Amino acid sequence: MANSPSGDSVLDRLVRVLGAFDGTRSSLSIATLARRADVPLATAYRLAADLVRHGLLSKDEAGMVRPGLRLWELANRASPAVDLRQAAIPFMEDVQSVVRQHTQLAVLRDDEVLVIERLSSRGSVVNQAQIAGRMPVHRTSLGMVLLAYSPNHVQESYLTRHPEAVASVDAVSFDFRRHLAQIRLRGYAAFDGRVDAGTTGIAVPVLDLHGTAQAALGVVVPLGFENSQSVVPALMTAARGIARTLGPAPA
Amino acid sequence: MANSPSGDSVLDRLVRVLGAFDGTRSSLSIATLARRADVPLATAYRLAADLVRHGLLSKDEAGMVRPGLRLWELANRASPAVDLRQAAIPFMEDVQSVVRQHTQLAVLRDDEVLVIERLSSRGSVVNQAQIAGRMPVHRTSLGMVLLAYSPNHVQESYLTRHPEAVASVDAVSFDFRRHLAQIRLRGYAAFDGRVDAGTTGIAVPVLDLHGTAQAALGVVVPLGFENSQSVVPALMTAARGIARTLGPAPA
DNA sequence: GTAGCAATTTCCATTCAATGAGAATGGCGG
DNA sequence: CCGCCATTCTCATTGAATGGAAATTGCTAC
Repeated sequence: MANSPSGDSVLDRLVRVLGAFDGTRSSLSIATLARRADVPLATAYRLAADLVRHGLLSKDEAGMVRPGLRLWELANRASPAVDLRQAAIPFMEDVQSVVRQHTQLAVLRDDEVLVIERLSSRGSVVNQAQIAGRMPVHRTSLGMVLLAYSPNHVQESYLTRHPEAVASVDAVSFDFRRHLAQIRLRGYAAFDGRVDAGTTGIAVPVLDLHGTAQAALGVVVPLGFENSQSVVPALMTAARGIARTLGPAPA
Repeated sequence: MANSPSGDSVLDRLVRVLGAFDGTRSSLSIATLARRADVPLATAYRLAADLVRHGLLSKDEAGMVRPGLRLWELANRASPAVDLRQAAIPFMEDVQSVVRQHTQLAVLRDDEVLVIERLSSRGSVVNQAQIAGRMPVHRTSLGMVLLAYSPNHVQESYLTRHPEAVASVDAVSFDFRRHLAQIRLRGYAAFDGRVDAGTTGIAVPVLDLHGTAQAALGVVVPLGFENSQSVVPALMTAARGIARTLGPAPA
């Protein structure tokens, strides 16, 4: 069986199918899904039916389909993200109580920033990040700290894969690598409105024993938010707390 | 191919494998996994390797395996739970600011209570619930409101499948169905220490247009917490707010 | 040191479940 | 009435997944 002239296995497809939900469109028709995941139509229907049977996908009255509750449950029961989240939340709340703006926790994944957790205050500035959402590395303070505190080979391979990053540095730091060095020197990264205009992102690394960033903790504040004096220390304290909590888990 | 003398497909196994992570043991050896998921050993190793390749599972240095980050990402990008969570969080924060104890949001799933979101205050009473965790229906206030505001056939089928529930009612409400009726009459459920000793759970339903519970919102307070006067109204206001936000989504 | 046990990996002949092109059916809008 | 698209069904084909067993590695205890 598994006549796979197409060359991909059930799992390949499963991942592509689930990956077709990109956060913008939360539910799709199966035909659309087939197109986006590049799965033969008939196969998509069969696969979708199976997935629904298992609860990994759910189908509403209109036949639209979306990731199912069971999938969410399985993924949230245990996973690196859950551990991180649990360790970080109390400290994020501390930051939150000082800064009163979006507080975010993220990791590096596939050359992108993956947001793990996010606390939003009512009345915070607008910011498009969302949990499980991704953001570009070299346009966010979270991404830059993560990169700055990554092993050298990670930095280099990122640069070779993303030459456009080098062009992104501002006038002051004329060299991207020097920019990263500056971040390491200061211990934090601050960026103005590269993703959302009118906002500044400030982020610090959550370091492991090797001095490598396991995650990044950051806030998004309105431009010209002058309390930076209190923000950075608050972030650093929280980051250390998170690192300590994760503690006995080496990289 | 797909020689399935065992009678289950890749998906059956996938679900069983992921389901083997029950929250207690967050990582398992593959051999253990094979036993728990009832998958032939050789097959388990092959499947696990494939899953790791796709990021649905991650493997640490010691060979222990656990749900992967990619799985978490896919599941959290879009799913009923995410929508609910997003709609509910602001209102849960309101409750939180009044009650200052664990605030939880849950839905009914497979005759159990599935916790979707949970805000914990520092210093809250101990409570074993956790996000994506499950709890018994008839021993929790969340479960009881969910059941009380479920369509009749759901209640009945629950009772036939769980005769032990009937025996669980306290001396006052000698009849389980009457107990449910009382909850509907009052509009909320309150339970003393049936799960965690020394605590009381109070929960209200988040109703849709049909008057069916889409979710339940509840708090866990120390026994003898006398502010019930403020707790129930706060919960009810929040629940209405959540229902309104979910609004245009019929059942 | 080595016996004993469990976890892990590799091998391989077997086989049938999954495949996907296409035809058939169902709805909706113009 | 007629396209157009989504969905469901049919069916002959086949190679990918299967799992029993054996080989290998890694521990712990004696």
